[in-house]
Amino acid sequence: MCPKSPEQFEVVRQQSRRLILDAALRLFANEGYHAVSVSKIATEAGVSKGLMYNYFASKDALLKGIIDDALEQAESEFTWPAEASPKEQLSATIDYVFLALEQHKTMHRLLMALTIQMHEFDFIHDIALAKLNQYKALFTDLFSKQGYDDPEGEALILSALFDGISLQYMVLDSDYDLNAIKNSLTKRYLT
Amino acid sequence: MCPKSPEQFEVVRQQSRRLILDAALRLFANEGYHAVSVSKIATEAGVSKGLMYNYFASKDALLKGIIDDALEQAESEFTWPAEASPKEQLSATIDYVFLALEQHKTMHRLLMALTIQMHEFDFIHDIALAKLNQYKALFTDLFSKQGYDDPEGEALILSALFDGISLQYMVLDSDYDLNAIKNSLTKRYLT
Amino acid sequence: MCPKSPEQFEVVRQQSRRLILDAALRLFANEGYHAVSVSKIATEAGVSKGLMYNYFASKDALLKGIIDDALEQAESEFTWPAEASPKEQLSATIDYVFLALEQHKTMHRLLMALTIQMHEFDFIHDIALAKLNQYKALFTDLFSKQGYDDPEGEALILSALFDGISLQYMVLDSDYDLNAIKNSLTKRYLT
Amino acid sequence: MCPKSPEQFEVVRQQSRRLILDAALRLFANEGYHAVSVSKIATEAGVSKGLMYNYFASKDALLKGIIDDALEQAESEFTWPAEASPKEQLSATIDYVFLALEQHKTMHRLLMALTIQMHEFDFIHDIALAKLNQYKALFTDLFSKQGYDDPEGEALILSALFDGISLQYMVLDSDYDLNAIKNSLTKRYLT
DNA sequence: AATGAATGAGCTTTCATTCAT
DNA sequence: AATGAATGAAAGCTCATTCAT
Repeated sequence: MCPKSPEQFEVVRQQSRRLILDAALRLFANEGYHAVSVSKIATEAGVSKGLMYNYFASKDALLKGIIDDALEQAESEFTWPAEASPKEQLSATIDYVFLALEQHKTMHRLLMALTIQMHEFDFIHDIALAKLNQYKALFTDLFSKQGYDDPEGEALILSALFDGISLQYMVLDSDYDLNAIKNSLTKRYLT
Repeated sequence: MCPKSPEQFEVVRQQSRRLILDAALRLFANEGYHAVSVSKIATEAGVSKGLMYNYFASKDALLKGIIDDALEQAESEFTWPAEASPKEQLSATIDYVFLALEQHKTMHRLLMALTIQMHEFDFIHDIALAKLNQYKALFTDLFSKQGYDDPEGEALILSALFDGISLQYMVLDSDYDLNAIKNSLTKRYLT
Repeated sequence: MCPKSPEQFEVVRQQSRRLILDAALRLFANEGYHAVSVSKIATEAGVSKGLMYNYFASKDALLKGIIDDALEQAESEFTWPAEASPKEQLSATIDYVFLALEQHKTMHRLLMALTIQMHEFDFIHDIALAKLNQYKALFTDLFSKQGYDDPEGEALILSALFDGISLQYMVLDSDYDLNAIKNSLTKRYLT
Repeated sequence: MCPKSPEQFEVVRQQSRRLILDAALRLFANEGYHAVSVSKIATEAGVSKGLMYNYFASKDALLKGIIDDALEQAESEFTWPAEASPKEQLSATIDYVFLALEQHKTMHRLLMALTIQMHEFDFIHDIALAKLNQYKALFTDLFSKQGYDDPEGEALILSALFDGISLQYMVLDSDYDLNAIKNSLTKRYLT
């Protein structure tokens, strides 16, 4: 029935893992972690419930797997324009934030939801805090180099702004005009 | 020996209702709707499980009860300075937003969490959308009167900013310096 | 508030008892014992739940109260034509059975339902058995006096027939033609 | 080590389904639908509570499953003597009714109880009505062929008689002499 | 690697009954 | 006599997890 070579096994394993991760991300993001049962994920992924526990120790671990997977992907995606001017770097950052918002909409939706349900998923708090501090440091540096009066304050504001835009985009979805606010942002920070 | 008067009953009813509403708000906000069982709410409120169903038809109805109650209170709280100048009005609005954030922290936490779980609580979507549009219209008007170039864009930004600040305050809690960002905001918009 | 003379008390007591008994009979018969809550009975009767427990020790006791009340009424209703011929007595019995079926439809409905749920209401079994034996003895006597070949067998048949008619009338209600079968019965037994 | 084949799973499923159906029929018939909890059925069937919901969507669906199962069995059981004379057909019918009453006593008990609780189980009403009309048509035909004066009336009577016998047998159980009344019936209709 | 039948703890909800007034 | 707020046991049901194959 099932005899395969070790290499084939590994390929099959990775495929199944992928199927499960993708199905789970989609469902968690669109219906909410609690509203989605393990059975539903298995069905959506086209595998058995039992198999899921072969790859992930629990429903919680599956969630963590999704996040880890996404962070890995994200890390390999953004290339920082180290040689550019501060203004160009800020511009690139804004571009990237809006691009990521659109391209990884589902993932953003999930992360945002989890961030707010931190009480239940404590590993999220660290991720959120790290991201915030990273952005704050980056923006402070960029605003500082551009000679802003209150670079720290401006960094706080821009960081909150990005989170607010994410939140509103997530809630209003297609009713939210990302381009309009991006234009306003560009006008304010890049001219 | 004669039965309690209707007024006496009403007093008792309102007291019990309050106990349940308060306990539920606290728990829902801090632990999440799904993570809190009706039993837990009853225990926290110091009443029996069954009594909850005397006042609310279901766990969902209890949630709706909390929201309705909060909206009622909020309405009676904020008095709009109709006679003031646009700049003073903006100042008052900022003050109110930050004040409300601190004073009704628990309620804000709950509303934010629910907003993101819209799939499950559709009545929330309407509330969120209404609030957003209300703020957008207000800010556009205020910026317009002050002669801003792009009042609509500025309104979008300020609205997103408030949501971002709420979100970050909710996540970081005591680690978040509300005063710092309020000062930066004041500097930017009121000087 | 409530001071009354002892006689007035008794009148009020009987009125309240009646209200409760009537409401309970109606509801039990039409919706089933289990489907009707004590609250619903109280509401339907226009009294408080607590008052019900003033007159009946439990929901079961209330049911028993209904039955006792009905048996009392039934007893005082039928006057046996002791002087008539056997055939006339049989005729009178048939008339009475069909009349009672129509006039005490609700009560019959309840009794039939309870009879079949005996396991839960054991006091019913005795009532059913007593009624059966009473009819069997009566019919055997009447058929015997009319010179039937197998008076006992005929009595068994007629007794089963009455129960079958009751059952079908109860189930089919207005779709069941009581007159048609009464005519057939008359033709068979009285000509 | 490979997964069970679909056929093996199907066998296991059918076995468990049977266990649950049998236990539920027994309990529902003897104690009444409302008096039996899902937990009790599971215990009696020797399975877990949760498993029941793997096979039946609800307690109600389980009841419907029992009925469907019984109707299926019943259909395959009775072979109509199409070639025989009307009198022999009537005889066969009487035999079958009494045989079924004894052999499927539990099922009859349940059906009768449900018939009377129609308010709650509307699918029962259709079954009861269909059975009644079927018998009435059959008997009318048989009596007509035998030259009875009032074949329709006789059919009504016989149909009621069968229901009455069922009812009395159900209530009195071992105290009821099925043979005695069967003999009387035979004497009346077959000689 | 893969299956899905089976489990059982825990959930929301109902309702007969009690009791202070 | 009368009220209805309050109780808590028990119900139906869900679902993450285990396990034999």
